[in-house]
Order: sequence, then structure tokens, then C-alpha cells
Amino acid sequence: MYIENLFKREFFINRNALNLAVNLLGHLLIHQTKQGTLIGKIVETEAYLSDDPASHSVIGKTKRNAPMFERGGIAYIYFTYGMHYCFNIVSGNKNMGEAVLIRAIEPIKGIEIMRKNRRKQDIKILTNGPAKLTQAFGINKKYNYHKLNKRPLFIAKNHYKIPKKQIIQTTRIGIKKGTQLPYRFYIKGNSFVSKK
DNA sequence: CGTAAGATGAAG
DNA sequence: TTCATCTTACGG
Repeated sequence: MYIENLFKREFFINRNALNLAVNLLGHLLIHQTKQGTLIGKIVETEAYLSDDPASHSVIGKTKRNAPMFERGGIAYIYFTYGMHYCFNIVSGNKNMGEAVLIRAIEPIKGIEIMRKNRRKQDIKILTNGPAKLTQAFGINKKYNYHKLNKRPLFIAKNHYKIPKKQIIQTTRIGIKKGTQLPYRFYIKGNSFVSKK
């Protein structure tokens, strides 16, 4: 059903991270697993640009951030704080060094599987944070470099378009550098947006 | 090598 | 506010 609505590779390549961060809001992250299909609506994103002090890419290409320098449309997944995975979508063309961090998602389908993966019951805390949603969706380093226009992990179009008025642009959270830059976007009033 | 920081989350 | 926990990048 959602499979024919998946975004093509060009969608991610033909724009920079700021543009992609805005344009991902409201669309769907889908993971087809053995246990069942997981679907969530993207409700919060952060852009990390090439000349951005907070971006992993600012130091140049390293083994960890190398996916950011590939053509857009692949996943950049990194492990942090000894236990968490964060999921990014690379934007722009090769060697741009930009990506969008998916910070929060609204669970749509496969909620029981998400509860199991998270070992938490309350739907409100299943996916309202970058490392929470990767745990809920079973996303880990095996999907680093994965093309997001292919199953089993992909982005699909939601035909309902978010009104421009409902998109809030503000500063990013959880970082020490570049805190003044307004590179965070979220859907106004959505109760699955992460908290500071 | 040694080490410090980290785009976090959960508990107290 | 503290801590769990470990990879990564960088300096010696």
C-alpha cells in the first residue's frame, strides 16, 4: 500500500539539508521487519550543514561521518553515549557533507512491536527522541549507508500536506556548538515532538 | 597507546 | 542532576 508512494533517490539529492528537513515533516518512515511493518510520521527534524560547527562533517571526512559525504538518500547512523543510535538522512549531492537528523516520529502502525522493542508501554515515549525512535524501529548500524528508496527501510509520501503555518523553525537541542542556528523543525502542537 | 567528549535516555 | 556505557577522533 505505502510501497508505491516511496520517494525516489532524487528527492533527497535535489535539495540541501535545510530544505530536506522541512520537506520530510509529515511524511512516513517505514520499516518492514520479520515481526511486522512499522510506520511512523516524521514530526521533528534537525539539519546539519557542511559549514555548521555542530555537524559531524565540519572536521572533514572520517570513517564515522563518511556516509554524509555520499550522494543524498542514504542513511547515516552513528552510535553515541555507549548505547544509543541516531538516524540521519543524507541530503544533497556527493561530497556535500550534509544530513538531517530525525528527532521524533508519531507512531502510526506496528505500535505493539515498538512497545516490545522499547520495553515501554506509554505510547508517548516510544518515539519522541532520536535514540528512542531508532530503538522502537529496530534501526541500528546495519542500515548505515542503506538507500532509503529501498525496502525494508524507506521514506514514503503522505498525501496529506502539512500547512506551512504548522511548521515551526527554531534552534536545535542537545548540542554544545551552533546552538544559535535555527535548524530545527517540528510540527506545531504534535505531542510526539521531543522535549529538552 | 591514553583519553575525553558525545546530535541521549532513564532514574532519582 | 547524575549516571550508564563505549565508539571515535586526536594527541603523545
